[in-house]
Amino acid sequence: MRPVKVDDQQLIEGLNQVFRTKGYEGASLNELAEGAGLKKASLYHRFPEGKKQIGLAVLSYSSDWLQTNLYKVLLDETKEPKERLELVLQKIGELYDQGKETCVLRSLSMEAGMEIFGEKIKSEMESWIQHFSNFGLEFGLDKQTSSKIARRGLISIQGSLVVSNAMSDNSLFLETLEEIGKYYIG
Amino acid sequence: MRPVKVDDQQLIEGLNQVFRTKGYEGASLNELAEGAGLKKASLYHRFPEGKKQIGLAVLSYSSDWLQTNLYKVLLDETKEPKERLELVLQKIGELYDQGKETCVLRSLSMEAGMEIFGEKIKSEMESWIQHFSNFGLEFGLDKQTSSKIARRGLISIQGSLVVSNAMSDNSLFLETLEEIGKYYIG
DNA sequence: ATAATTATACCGAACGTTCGGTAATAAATA
DNA sequence: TATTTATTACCGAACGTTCGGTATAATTAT
Repeated sequence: MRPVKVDDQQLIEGLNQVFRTKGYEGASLNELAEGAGLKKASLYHRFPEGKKQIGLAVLSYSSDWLQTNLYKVLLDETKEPKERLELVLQKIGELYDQGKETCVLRSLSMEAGMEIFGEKIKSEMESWIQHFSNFGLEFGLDKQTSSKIARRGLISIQGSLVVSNAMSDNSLFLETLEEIGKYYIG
Repeated sequence: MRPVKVDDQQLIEGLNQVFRTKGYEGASLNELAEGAGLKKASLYHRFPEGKKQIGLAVLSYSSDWLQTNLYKVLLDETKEPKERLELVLQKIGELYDQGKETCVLRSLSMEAGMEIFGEKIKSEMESWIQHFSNFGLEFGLDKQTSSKIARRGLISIQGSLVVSNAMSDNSLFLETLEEIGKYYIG
């Protein structure tokens, strides 16, 4: 059997990069192929059902990434809550390249993407809020406060990405990350 | 001279509605025409330079709206700061239909729109921050604090719109508006 | 009549998608 | 070991459709 030119992870990460900078409709198959390091027709070999399937695969990969790099760490009882929080904040910084990149959930929630991926994106955000909300309890926060801080955290990250990106100033994102740390610690 | 079928304001508002739900590339000229209540060729009569000009007109209209409904109110010294803030928060609620609508600045800052409108969008956000920053001084805030709160306000509004929209739950936006009020008053 | 506005029909280019065929490897055969 | 066979990955070219954009004719109001 012939070996693949680009392995699955490289493939998805390349596609993810195109989707999050161009959006769903903004990303053409040619651009996606170029980002993936394959030709357009080859993309259809890897994703026989086409563009929607590619979008779903990227979302699924994103979901796994969050699970592994954020939620699992938040739940890791072998570490102190404070350490877990710092690790997670660092990972969030990496996820968005310190604010220079956008969130693929947001990119795919525009245009036709909302109809196709709307439910998945919604449940991803619910999951984010739920995990951070549970985590807040470990800092002694009451349920209601923890839930509010979790929602506010997601909102401020998404917002700071919008504004940082639009203003080409990632200091806004970095400030926001710091403030989220203070919600729990300070 | 023959009267127009749709006046300029209706025209722009219809176009604005299409752009902010579909994004720049996601909005086809046929959809824009339908949203405007005209046929495609008639749109080209009103905007001879095409889609970019339509986008720029929508942005320009947005800019005027912010000037009239937010910034001018913030500067209205015939009213107490607190009253101005409440009026402005109410107008922001209307602008985004209580969180059920997205921000056209954000919609147009994706995809190819970033290259075309990037500078305009950036200066719009700078203007927003600057006006709120100046306004904060009237609440006795020092320059640095006022600037930070202004940035945080824009971020949390944009973020809450992203999350409210994605989760079909505008209570997140409404909560955010209330919290912004508390930044200054409480 | 004439000027302005709208509508119809149309265009080249780009879109997502499909297909015929080639390249590259592992397994099977000699 | 050398050669064939099977299987999968890849790609150039073309598909029908839709895109942004443009003529040109029809309609409307002075």
